[in-house]
Amino acid sequence: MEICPKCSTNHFVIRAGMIRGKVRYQCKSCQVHFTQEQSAKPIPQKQIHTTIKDIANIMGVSIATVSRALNNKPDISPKTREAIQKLALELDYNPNLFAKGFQRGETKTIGVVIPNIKRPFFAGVLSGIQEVANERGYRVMICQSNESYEAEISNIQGLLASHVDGLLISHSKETTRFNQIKNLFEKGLPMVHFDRICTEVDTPKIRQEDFEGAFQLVEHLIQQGYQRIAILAGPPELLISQKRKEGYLHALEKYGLVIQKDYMVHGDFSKEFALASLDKWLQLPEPPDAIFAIHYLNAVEIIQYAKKLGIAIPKQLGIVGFGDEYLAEIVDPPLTVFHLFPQKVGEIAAGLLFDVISSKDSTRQADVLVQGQLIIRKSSLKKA
Amino acid sequence: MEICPKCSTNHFVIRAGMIRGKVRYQCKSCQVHFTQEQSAKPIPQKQIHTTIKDIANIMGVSIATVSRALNNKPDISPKTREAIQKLALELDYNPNLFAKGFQRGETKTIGVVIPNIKRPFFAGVLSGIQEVANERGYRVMICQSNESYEAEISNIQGLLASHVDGLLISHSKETTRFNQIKNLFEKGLPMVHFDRICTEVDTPKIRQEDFEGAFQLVEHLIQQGYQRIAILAGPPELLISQKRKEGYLHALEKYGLVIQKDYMVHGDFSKEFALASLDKWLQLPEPPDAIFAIHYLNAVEIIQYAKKLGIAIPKQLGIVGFGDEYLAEIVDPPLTVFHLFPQKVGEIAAGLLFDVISSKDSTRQADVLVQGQLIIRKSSLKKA
DNA sequence: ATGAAAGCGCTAACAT
DNA sequence: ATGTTAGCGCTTTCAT
Repeated sequence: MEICPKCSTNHFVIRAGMIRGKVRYQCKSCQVHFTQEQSAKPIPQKQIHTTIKDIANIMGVSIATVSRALNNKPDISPKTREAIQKLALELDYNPNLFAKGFQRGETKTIGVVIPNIKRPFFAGVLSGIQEVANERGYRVMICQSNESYEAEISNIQGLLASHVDGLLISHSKETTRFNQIKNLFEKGLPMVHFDRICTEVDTPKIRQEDFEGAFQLVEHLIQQGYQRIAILAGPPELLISQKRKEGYLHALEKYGLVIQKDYMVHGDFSKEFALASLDKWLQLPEPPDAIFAIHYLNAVEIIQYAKKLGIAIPKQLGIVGFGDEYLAEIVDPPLTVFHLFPQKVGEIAAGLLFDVISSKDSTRQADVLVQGQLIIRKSSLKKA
Repeated sequence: MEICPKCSTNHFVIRAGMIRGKVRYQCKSCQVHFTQEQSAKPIPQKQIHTTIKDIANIMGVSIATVSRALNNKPDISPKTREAIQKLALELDYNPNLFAKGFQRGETKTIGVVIPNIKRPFFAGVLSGIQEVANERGYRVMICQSNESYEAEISNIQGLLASHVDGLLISHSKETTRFNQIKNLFEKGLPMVHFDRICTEVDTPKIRQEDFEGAFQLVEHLIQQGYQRIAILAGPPELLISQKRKEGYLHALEKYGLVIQKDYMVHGDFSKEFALASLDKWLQLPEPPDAIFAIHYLNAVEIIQYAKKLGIAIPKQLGIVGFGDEYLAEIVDPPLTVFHLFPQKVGEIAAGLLFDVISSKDSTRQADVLVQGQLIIRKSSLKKA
């Protein structure tokens, strides 16, 4: 409380309303009214963040009152509320969200772990996640594993230390052990898997039509009259790799084509491996007449390389891939693909995570299949 | 302190060491020794985060001691330190970084505002930022403005509410007013601009060789014998647009070519505008014989469209672009570009921001030019 | 060597 | 309608 200018003590001073933005005081002993000069409580200049305490000091009210005013609580007089809100605006006060969440033990932040931001698929997913998170008032913290198990572990650890309210994960291709994840899941950390999911934990999962898409691509090749269809798959541990291969096999079986071991290779998605595979295939007594690359980039690389070797696409060799990018349209001939919808994957994943977070039921299961779409382009049109 | 099982009071109870992981007590009055049964202090099961308080309770020491042990402070006995660290490991304790930074008013988090994650350039920048931030023990919060001024403002506001320790910004193309930024800068918020920089504030800036690259591209065209070179520029407000145009003009002047207004258009980087521009140019009495698109995507679009129109590239029409992506290699003919190094831009921007943050001198200036590289491909080789 | 207590910004239960 | 206070996890004096 302020000091009375007459008796020089604050013993009997009480607040007596506000006048022209200043707080008015009265000394009960001297009966003197006075206002606080602004020089005594200067608005701090070189300070990035205004706090409710600053506001409380300036206004001469308690921090609780300021808190109430700024949160539009009912039990506060409209005048005080407005005055406080006006001042807050002037000082461009914005609340410290972490302090706010501190009590409830939440940070309004979610963590995302992905292999690589630069891959268009993941960039699309991130975009979807961001959008939903923004709507819900959450912030997003992104980490890249760069396909390293170790980095993934330490990323998750870091996000945990940041006390994220939940985790969205797409595992690295190295990841085969899931103790950390399992542990966190059992402790009740909200968590959702997408794309590179983990079957060892009962988290909600967002998968894509890996099996279905592969089936449709290969079926399309068969219907175009291709007979000897090869598959360029990814690391065999990777679930999407398995699923896409299963779709491939299922199509061959359904149409009674021979399944030939020579036509199936597992690589690491690298360009070198893709080109080497094509070389190997061409040396077979009966080379394949079509190639299904489970990664669109490999498909594009193979198109370029085949052209260089003088192979006619699609007449001599049909090529299809998984995952659509602008690149697939541009390459010559344009690439037939099974189009995924990364943005959608991100939106759904984030939505599901927020469901888990708000339901407090981390054991909720879900298995969402995001539909893709077969886009037929010239690279596979043998008949045309 | 625990209650003595004999006299049922805790008045005379003192801690008397530890035995088999349990804390041993002694009642000074009854001379009774007893240990705390684990049922009384259960290790909390369904709890995501262990706190130092948990550890303190289990060990029967004060939280201050635990804090000291975990932070390797000197004034603590080695035995206690080790015992605490061992327990912390078992409970996989990890500190609440926000609580930690709370006092110092820092969050070990930086904010990034970019137009769009999905653009390969920005994805590359982010990757660079992440890498440097990780090294320094910082986390990164990313926001997309989607080229909207309003979204940018509210993104920055949100990052501020998260109390980020610094900001990395590349403005939206809409952004022409910078009061918010200026205000924050004056308050001392560490801040660095990159790519879409802002000249109204004296922040450190990372620019790329916009002028130089444009000059080199156009010079290359001229040396190849092209005479009537058009430019497809971006929004005129955008600084990079201006700089690249200046580079273009400078090259024309240096080689004594006529500067023709009809050959210079400003668009919005959209495909529609790019194609419409080509149409317009082709209807001129003297159409250009080369096009410099300041955005590589537009260059690619023009190549595709020109081919469709039966125009021979590079013989009839040379095309060059700015910014390199895999796409530029793949398109037919491959595109001559001035290659930027987005990852490098990100690394430098983040490094500079951390310099500002640690120096506490937010007024430090810097103007870094990240070098690019001219990559000559077939789309501009008239002579070949 | 260890404990007690204050404080960072904010909310909420409890007073008045 | 408004003030007082405790407490979220942690660090850091200041005692002991």
